[in-house]
Amino acid sequence: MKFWSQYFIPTLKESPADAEIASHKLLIRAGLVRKLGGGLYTYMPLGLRVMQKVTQICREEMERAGGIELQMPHLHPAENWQQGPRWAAAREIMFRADSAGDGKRAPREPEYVLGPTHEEVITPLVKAEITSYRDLPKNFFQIATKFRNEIRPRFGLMRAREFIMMDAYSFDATDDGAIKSYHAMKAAYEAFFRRLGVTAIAVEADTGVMGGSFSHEFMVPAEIGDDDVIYNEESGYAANREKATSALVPADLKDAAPAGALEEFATPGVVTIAALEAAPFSVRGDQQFKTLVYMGDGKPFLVILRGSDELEEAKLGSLGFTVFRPATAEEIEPVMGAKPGSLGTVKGSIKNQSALAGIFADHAIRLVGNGVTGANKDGFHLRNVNVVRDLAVTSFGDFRRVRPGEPDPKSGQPLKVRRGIEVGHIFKLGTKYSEVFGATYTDDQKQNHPMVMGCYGIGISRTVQAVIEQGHDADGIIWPWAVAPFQVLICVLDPQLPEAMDLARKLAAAAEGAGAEVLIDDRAERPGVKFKDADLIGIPLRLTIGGKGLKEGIIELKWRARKDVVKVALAEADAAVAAAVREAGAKA
RNA sequence: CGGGGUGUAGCUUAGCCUGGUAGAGCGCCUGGUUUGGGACCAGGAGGUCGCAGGUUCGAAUCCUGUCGCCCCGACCA
Repeated sequence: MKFWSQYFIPTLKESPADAEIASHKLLIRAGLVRKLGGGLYTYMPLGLRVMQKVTQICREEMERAGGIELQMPHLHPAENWQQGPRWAAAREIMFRADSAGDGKRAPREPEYVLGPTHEEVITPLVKAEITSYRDLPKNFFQIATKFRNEIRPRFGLMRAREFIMMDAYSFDATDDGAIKSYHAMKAAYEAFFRRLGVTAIAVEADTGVMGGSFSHEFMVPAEIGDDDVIYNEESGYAANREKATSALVPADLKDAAPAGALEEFATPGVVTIAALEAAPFSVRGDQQFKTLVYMGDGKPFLVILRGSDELEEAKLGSLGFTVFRPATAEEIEPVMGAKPGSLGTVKGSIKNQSALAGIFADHAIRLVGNGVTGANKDGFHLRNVNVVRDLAVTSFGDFRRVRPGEPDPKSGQPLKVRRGIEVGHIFKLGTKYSEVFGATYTDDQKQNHPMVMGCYGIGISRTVQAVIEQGHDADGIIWPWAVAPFQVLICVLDPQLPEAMDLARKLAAAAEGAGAEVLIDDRAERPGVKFKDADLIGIPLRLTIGGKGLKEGIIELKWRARKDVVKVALAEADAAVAAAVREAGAKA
């Protein structure tokens, strides 16, 4: 048991000015964290206890699923990353940690980086240690601090530069085995979030810079989330918007026949979809072709969309470029022959088509059939442009952003959208890393093969905040039993009375005997202060010992999540508290 | 990186437009009265107004720069 007067729980009446959302305000007001700088937080004693609870539950579920815990360095030699497949993309988010301390050396490549994730460390390790199919599969995990130079840290622990993460890496001999490992992790994640008492749903996700073949994110539904989840409850379809698709283009759609000869027309000053929609041209957005120019690994490539559609940039990841970005106007003109606003992909109209890495068309342009696009000549567009006859296309793909209301790819029912906090992510990686690092094994036919990998992450510190975001009211936090920093709070309203403190110790012993951790509020504060603080820090079960109750021969028992107060006779108090603790513990 | 906002005591902030001794509430310290939902009275400590320049007789206030923090965006040609 801990005594509040000797512990350290600095609560605040008012929210700090830099906190916007409820969970961030409560983290600070309840004394769980304090900020050092942007995206950097100290876990205060109470916050640390919660973090340790979540960590331990995570560890148990990972071990139950066959995970083996280890701990890798936070400081990584830059060579590991330079050898890996994503140095160019990952270095932007990595902090460098050079050994040069005098500040006199010229800027150059970093010697060390602070680890944002550990594929580049675990894969060489496994390459060195495992060479036989007999030693596979293996799944290693750690729970440790990660460093990422987020462009914009925000919302407290929600997006921090330094945060706690569980990361796991599976190595299998076969693709089937890797899929099995993947599903074992998915089940472990579900068990983990269930034990925490938070709702987290698995949604299909983009693999991003991580690469790999398929992936799920675990999302806690919350308005303040960073991600849009596209879903339909009935069919069970759920995907991150970055990945989501719809049945907008019917599978049996026939390509439109040409509607007439190509025709150039003057559009002076018209450089936007909207301007072309307006009089005198009046070409609807869904009758226009939009041509975007990107740079992929240094070479330009084109993306064609309907004028009314938006690019979902993350989907360009499927094209295989390590890094890509929108091209600048200076890069566009020499290739296309015109400035942005007059671009198109009609065969023969691109000034220097051989410079392109490809022309990638969204499926939905087939719905246009015949439409209008830029002529690659400033101030001119072309009409009667037929997708099949006229457009130069390397390949078709899914590049557009799905909108709510479009038909669900599973059932055809309208899709909905809601915000979510990404608390976990699992990837089937395949052999991307094992091939680069040479992590191979020998099978029973003496043949060598690259191991098939998966990687898995849970944002532990972010999850803590998601728990608060999901469990609070106007008065404060409402901790689920499993993650509460203490399960029982004993409010001693008159701590100067020896019999009150004796009773508190006795009840604490009873609660501890039943498996709870107990905090005793023995501060010389007025009752109102204690009750307000109790609600704020959100301990699930509160026992109140007051002079009034002692005269009556009772104590009070109150659940943080409920309004009602139960009076218990002193003679039965021990047993009642123990029973309440056991019941809550069994449910958690 | 672009845009917007903001920086005054440990916290929340007023004052800035219109330059003239820096104010309040919470918290903290002392004493007293209180004691079942953030008490009251009296007294007290605590601020080079983010930092650096500039304008001025005089700058928290006006100007320039810089740094931190917060929010939005970072793609639509």
